[in-house]
Order: sequence, then structure tokens, then C-alpha cells
Amino acid sequence: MAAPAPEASEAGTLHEQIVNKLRAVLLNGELADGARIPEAQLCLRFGISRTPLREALKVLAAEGFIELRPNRGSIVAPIDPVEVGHLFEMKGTLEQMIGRLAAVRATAEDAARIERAHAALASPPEPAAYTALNQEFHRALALATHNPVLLQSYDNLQKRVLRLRFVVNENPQRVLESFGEHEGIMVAFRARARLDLAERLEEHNRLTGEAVRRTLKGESA
Amino acid sequence: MAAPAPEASEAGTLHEQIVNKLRAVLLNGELADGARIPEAQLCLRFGISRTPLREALKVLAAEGFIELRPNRGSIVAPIDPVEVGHLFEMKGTLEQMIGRLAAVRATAEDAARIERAHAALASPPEPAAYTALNQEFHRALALATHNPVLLQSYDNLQKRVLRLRFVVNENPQRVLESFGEHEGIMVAFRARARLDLAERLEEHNRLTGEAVRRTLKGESA
DNA sequence: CGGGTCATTTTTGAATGCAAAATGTCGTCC
DNA sequence: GGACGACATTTTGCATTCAAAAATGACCCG
Repeated sequence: MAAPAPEASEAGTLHEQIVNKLRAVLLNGELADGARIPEAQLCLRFGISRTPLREALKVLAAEGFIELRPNRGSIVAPIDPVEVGHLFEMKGTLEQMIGRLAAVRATAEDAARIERAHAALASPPEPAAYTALNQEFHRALALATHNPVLLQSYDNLQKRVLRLRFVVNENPQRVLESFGEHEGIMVAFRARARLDLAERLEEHNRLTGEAVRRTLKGESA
Repeated sequence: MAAPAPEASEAGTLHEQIVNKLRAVLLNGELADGARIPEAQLCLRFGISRTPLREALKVLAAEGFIELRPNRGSIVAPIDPVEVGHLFEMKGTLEQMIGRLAAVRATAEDAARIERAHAALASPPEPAAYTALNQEFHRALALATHNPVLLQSYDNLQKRVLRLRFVVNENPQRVLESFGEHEGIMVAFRARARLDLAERLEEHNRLTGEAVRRTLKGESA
């Protein structure tokens, strides 16, 4: 229903809103990796004082987006290539779980949402939108598991990985491949073939992870 | 102060210490489910003001231990039997992952730690200690994956499940069974049989989850 | 005697203020 | 000319304070 949200903003508690806005700032790449978090500036921008902002900082630190250095300010958590491997490894496991559960538990409504998300990816209006639509698709599958614990963990991982999207998006070759894999995923989903679906999702994740690592390596080289 | 807990107290940032102490209070069951969090009291007890305490509250809310009700205070997140199922489902997936990875990646040091933890369980000094030793054992396996992302997620789940320990501990029958399953787990681990280890861990988790659900149902009935 | 309204108290959420720590600047000395 | 150290500035972390919202209770009226 609602928004693929260009910016998560109006939902839930005020505290949650701040957390979301702050996370959006980080995900948008407005702040370079390792950059100091400009508390004062963000307070101005959000029209709040330091107290609620710092509460949000602590939460985002716990989520892994920010690094808290005692008495020396917070910085944007730098992207560590080793950790990227760990993130994808974890995500692969969750994808498998999602595949097995979604195949069994998806309601008609879930299926419709998944189909819709998949269809939207067939003709992405622009490359920049691809990432958001892609996330929408995978999230629709995660929703179909009807396991909120899994969903939350998966969401968090997705967002952490999202920080790397700029290195993925720019590869049209990989985008094409990715859509092909989605087609396969949909075949398995429509057949409600749980093991096949799980395997395809895991493989898809693995390939994406490899593409990311390749690009990261290429950049740093 | 009757805090025998040799655990989470003096480590890391002051902020982290507060989070840990507060989480310990919740895990110790000092506050009933759904009970209001007595901010003022905890401030006194920890010798801090409300600002850092509230930062910790937000973090614990994000971790799922506390429920934040706008303008109406925070409460201890009530245990929802349905969510317990979701927690164990998720934990089962992670256990599988742990099994597959630990079998392959465990160093000699990891193996030693795992053996030690297992041996400690053979003759638990008292039933009350069983839970802690049990967690130690499973955590040792998680450590052997050398994936910090997985470890953090697993730790969080363990702690959330830990809130239910009182319903598990009191079943000596289940404790015996559990140790038997651990024996099998060790056989698979020593042989570095990744698929076998994964399956045994998952099965062990499933059985534990069922025992918890049974007890929960018995209580509410 | 019960139900409802309004004032009082308590609690919550956020802004401000303050002490300590870190950072940056500049002068001095080698 | 460069390195070191004292001083000023900024930033951080926390306590305190303040306004608004909810809980409590007193009172009135039917």
C-alpha cells in the first residue's frame, strides 16, 4: 500500500521518526564513511535538540550503522570488506529461510504483492529506482513468511547492505542477470516449491554478494 | 545488592554498561512482564540521571526487550506465545548456519572452548546454573563461525529467549534430554560433519522450543 | 449512591546548562 | 625550520530544568 518511501519520515513514534530520518541520511550517503556525525547540524536540520538526536544515535549504533567512540564523537561506520562478506553470508541464510517459509505460508495477498513487485522490476523507470524496487521485491517475500522476528532481522541486514548500493547499481550487466534470477525465483514461488525457492534465493544472494565484493575490490584497487 | 551475576557489568563504554545492566535487570525477571519501567528507581539504583537511562531504554526497545508507549512510559515487553514460536523458528535457522560454519571454521582454540563448555554441562553444580552453562556451550559454537554479524544476531535471540528460562529450567526431564542431544552434537562436531551438526543443532533447538511452548501452554491453561 | 467533570499531582519527553574531555592554535625553544 | 607544550576553543556526556501530557483524586450533580 504505502510508499516505497523516498524518505522514511512520517510513521510511528517521534523517536522512531528521528531514527528513520537519521538512518535515511546515512543510507543516502550524505555522510562519507568514517565521517564525524555533525550533531549540531543535524539538530538544526531536524529542528530538535541534542537529547532526542543522541537517543537515535545510540539506536543506530546498536544497529551497526554508526560507531560510538567514547568522548570522541560518533562516526559513520566504515565499510569493512570483511564485514561485507559476513553480512552477505548472514543474508544468504535468511534468504533460504524466507524461501522455505514463504513458499508454504504466502497468502493470496502476499502472492499478489510479490507478483506486483516483480512486475515493477520488469521495466524499471530508471537505474536509480532499481535498487528500491529490488528491495521491495525481496521484502515482499520476507513479509510472506509471517515471521516478524525474521522480518526485522532481514530488514536490518537489507539496510546495512543498502549502503553499498552505489557500487552495485552502476553495473547494468549485473542488473540484467539479477532480473533473470528473479524470474527463476518467481517460477519456484508460483509452484510453491520450497526447497527450490530457498536455493534460488540463496544463490541469488551469493551472486549479488560476489558482484559487490568484486566491485569493492575494483574500487579499492 | 544481591547481584551474583558475574556477567555483563564492567566492559566497554559507560553507555554499553548501562544497557547491559538494564538488560540484566529484565533478564533476571525482577520486573514482571508488562510492568512499567520505574525510571526514577533505576536512576537511583544505577546512580545516573534520566538522560543516559533513557538512551539505554531506546536501545533495549529496539532489541525487543521493552515496549515504548508514547507519552505513557515504557513497559517490559510481554511474552507473546506466538512470538515465542517466531523466536525459536529464527533461532533454528541460525543454529543450522552455526552448525555448517562451525564444523568448517572452528580453530583448535574454538574446539577447546566448546569441549570445555560441554564438559562443564556434564555435572552442573546446580539446576540454576544449567541455563548459563547451556548458553555458554551454544555461544561457543556460535563463536566458532567467526561471523560477528551472525554472532550478534544469535546473542540477541538467545537473550530474548532467556527471559523464558524459568519455564524451561524447572523441567529436569528436559534437562536430561537436552544433555543427551548435546552429546550427539559433540559427536558431529568432533567429526566436523557439517550437515549432521547443522541438523542436530536445529533438531535440538526445535525440541527445546517445543518444551518451552508446552510449559507455557501448561501455565496459561 | 453512582457517574461525570475539573483541578491537582505525577510522569513523560525534550531543551538547556555545565563540567570534563578532546581538538586546534599559537608561541617558544632547540 | 620544525617539534614540543601551554592556552583557548569546541565538542561531548550527563545532570538539571521546563513544558506538556497522562494519571489521580476531589468534588459536584443527578
